[in-house]
Amino acid sequence: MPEASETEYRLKFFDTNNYFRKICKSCHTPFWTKKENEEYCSDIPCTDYYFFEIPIKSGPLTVREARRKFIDFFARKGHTPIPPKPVLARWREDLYLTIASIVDFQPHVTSGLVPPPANPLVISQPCIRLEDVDNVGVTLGRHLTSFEMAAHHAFNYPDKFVYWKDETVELAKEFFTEEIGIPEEELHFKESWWEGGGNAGPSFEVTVGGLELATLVFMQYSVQDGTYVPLKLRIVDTGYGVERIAWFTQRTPTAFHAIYGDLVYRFYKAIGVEPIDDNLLRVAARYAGRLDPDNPSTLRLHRELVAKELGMKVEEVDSELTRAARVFQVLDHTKTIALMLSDGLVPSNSGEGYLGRLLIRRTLRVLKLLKSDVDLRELIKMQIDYWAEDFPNMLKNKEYILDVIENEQAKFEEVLLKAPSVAQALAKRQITLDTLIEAYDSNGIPPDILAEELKKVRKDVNVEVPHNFYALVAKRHQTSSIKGKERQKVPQEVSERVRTFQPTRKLYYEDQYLRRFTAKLLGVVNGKYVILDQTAFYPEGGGQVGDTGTLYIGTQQVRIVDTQKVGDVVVHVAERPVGAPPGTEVVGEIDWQRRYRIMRHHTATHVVLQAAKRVLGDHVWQAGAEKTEEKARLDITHYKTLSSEEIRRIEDLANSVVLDRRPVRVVYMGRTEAENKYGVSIYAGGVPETATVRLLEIQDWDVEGCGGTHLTNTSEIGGIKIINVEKIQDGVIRLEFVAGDVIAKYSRELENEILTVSDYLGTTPAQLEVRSRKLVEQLESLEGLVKQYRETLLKAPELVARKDEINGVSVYWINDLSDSELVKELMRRLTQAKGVIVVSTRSLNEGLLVEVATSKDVKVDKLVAKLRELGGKGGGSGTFASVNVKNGKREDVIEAIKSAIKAGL
RNA sequence: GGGCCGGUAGCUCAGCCUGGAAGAGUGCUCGGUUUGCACCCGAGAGGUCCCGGGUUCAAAUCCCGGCCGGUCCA
Repeated sequence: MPEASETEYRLKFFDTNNYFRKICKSCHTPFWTKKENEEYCSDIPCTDYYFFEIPIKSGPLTVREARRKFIDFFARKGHTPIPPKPVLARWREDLYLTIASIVDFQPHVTSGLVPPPANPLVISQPCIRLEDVDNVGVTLGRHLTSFEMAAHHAFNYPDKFVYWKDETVELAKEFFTEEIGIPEEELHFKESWWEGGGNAGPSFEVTVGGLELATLVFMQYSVQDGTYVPLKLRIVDTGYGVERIAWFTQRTPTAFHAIYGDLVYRFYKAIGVEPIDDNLLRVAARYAGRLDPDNPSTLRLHRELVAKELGMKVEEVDSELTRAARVFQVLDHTKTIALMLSDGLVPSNSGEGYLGRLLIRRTLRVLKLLKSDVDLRELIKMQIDYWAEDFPNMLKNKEYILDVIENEQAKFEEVLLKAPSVAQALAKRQITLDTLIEAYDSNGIPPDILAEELKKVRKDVNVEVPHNFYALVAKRHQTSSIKGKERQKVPQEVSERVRTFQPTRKLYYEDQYLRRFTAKLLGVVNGKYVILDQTAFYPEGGGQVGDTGTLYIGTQQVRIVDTQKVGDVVVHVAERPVGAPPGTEVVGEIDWQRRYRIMRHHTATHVVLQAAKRVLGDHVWQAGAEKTEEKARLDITHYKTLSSEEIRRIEDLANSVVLDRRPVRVVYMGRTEAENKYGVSIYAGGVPETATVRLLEIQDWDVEGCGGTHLTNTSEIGGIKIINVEKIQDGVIRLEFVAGDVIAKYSRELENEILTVSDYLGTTPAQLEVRSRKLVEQLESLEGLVKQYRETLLKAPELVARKDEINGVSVYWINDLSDSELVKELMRRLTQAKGVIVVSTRSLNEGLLVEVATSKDVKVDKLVAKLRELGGKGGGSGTFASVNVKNGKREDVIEAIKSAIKAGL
């Protein structure tokens, strides 16, 4: 950290308003206050919550009212209110969830590439943070998985200054004192330092009565390799806790009461638990700042303190607060689940979808611990109704949300059904922490449920689940980065040199149908990577493969086998090394028929994606795509496998768009304008790194950001045939389809396959079904016949087995019977009697396979030893053996066995 | 994106570690018992041990690769 010197925080505002800079006696953090003799910073854990006692002028505010008040205040102060973004950060390559309001403006607004939608602006952004999911409820409201961050942001450019620290602190003071009515002496501005997302800067935490109500960040550095480089763009990044303001003004026992109002009591009832005494909660909440969930001893001390104050038993306090924590967890999680699903999250076993499943399963687990049999859908329904006005998407997607919950509930039930058999299997070993982790890791069985099952299986075990169990599991998996990075298609040293060239003029955008062009050679890197000043060759990107074609460089004719992009430079990859000086004139020609098929597949992909959305629902999102000459591949998010009916409807709908002859246009638009107009769904295919976005609009059908080359009318697609549908992972369905003349190619292949098969079966395609049905029937009847013959032979073994009596032992000889099923069954039946040996010999490859079976009273070992003496390899155990004698003669084998039996077994 | 677990009769699974004749329960068919049903007793049908390769005299079992499913983490 650079010297976060006092000067960063010594504001004119503090001087003119008679604030004092004090050092907290407990945490030694400097802070600013009007009270000259204040000793503590007024933040937990340096103090307990005492905000209940601070007299304020404002009446109680609900979450909605607090949000409204905030936005109205800052609007009056010259800020433009802007709507929040979804809680799923689809516009970010490095994040799954929106964790703060500033996330809305990263990376392109904060980097200066794109102007903000307004400046200064005010917003209330719903955020989701899962890192403290373990602590929710336990701390009685300090930790939540979702919350609203109300914020005002100002973006200061070198040539356009808006406002900075003094104004920001002044606004905070004014909001808190005049709007909420907090006495100014109660405000504490704690000096702090903020870092995140590659940026950093000094900040103030505004705390009142133990509660941190806001953080005021002054983003002014970019962190590069550990050093702090001043930013050209200085950003005011504030965050006010809407739920905290509501709690503060309502003075309810816990934050949950303030956020959810009567929903708290309706949840008690729906879950089926006794309500927890509000006075107990109030006292417990006052001391909640002392709770450190990572340290179980603080939990015990907290319980003791509460028990003492209320004159209750510690055990009673503990069990009441544990129950309360669980109900609060359910309240918190169900809201977050509804938020995520309302923005179209599809639960899955990997990627962002897993975060949704994680939360749903945790909630189901907690409900189990509460011994509740409530249907999770009932609770979610209550949340949707409660928040309908604040988050309209919840109501809009209610049907989808509830359907998904039902699905997830069923899946989790299935997992739990496995618990007894998993416990059975694990109980054979010694039971350690590893046993619990393994069961959770591989089978998803929660440790408490497994422990219960283990107790049923083995009375002697008593398994303790450590309090940090889930943290221990997480530790085992510490690996790799978040969202996957794309592989480099051009060697590192090549791309470094390519970067030094000027950007290539992209003729393929100026005329998407351009096949032939002239250009100037700018250079050749590493022999094979050709750089031109302009080109019609489309470089791989957005799931569209790069073009191939021919370059005529001077007298040379060069095959281009691939086209890639490095930064803004197009790289033509030649088949063989190219030698020509820069400046040479070049004529290029792309492989047009290949490119046209790719364009058909690409435009068709947009048509099919939208068709899938209309048939399946708004949650359908592109999870990946590839368009080649041969076919198009589109992965979509969806929570069920597709029925053949749904596939047919998607295909029909897509084809009707083809027949509609809808115009397809490319429009360039400012990023912010595009997002406002069409929402973040324009980023289905990926997030561009430019200020303007290129949009592909299919008239009255679909608008999506896209960098690919497209047709100008849907009729050019020719037709669409879905050729394959599969689930590639939970929550992701892959559609493969072909368009235009490729359909002919595809059906020709099918035709050929059918012809090959009918040829093979000696019939015609028309007769194929009848013929194959008949063949299967014949096969079945033949199998029956074989069975009958076997049965006959088994009843008359003397027909295939010659019987001898040696030394009082019955010996049966079976020679060259190739039906091994029959041999085994014969052996099984003949050895039911006492004193029996059955020997089967038949040639196999170069040798003689000798199988020996005996009745239970006869051991096979000595016979095996004897056969080994003859050079046989093999062995057996108990009453069966097989030995392979290479180049063995049957007579020798028979003699050997006879003599062994005579010698006694 | 990465780790772990699994794939054997219609279904649920054992067998795999330590290679040697493919098993149990349930469901199904038939018979017995019973006024009838359930229960009970007896018999029978039911298998590409996921696929491919390797090691071995011998692979459900060991090794390698693939496919499919589940699960956890980021």
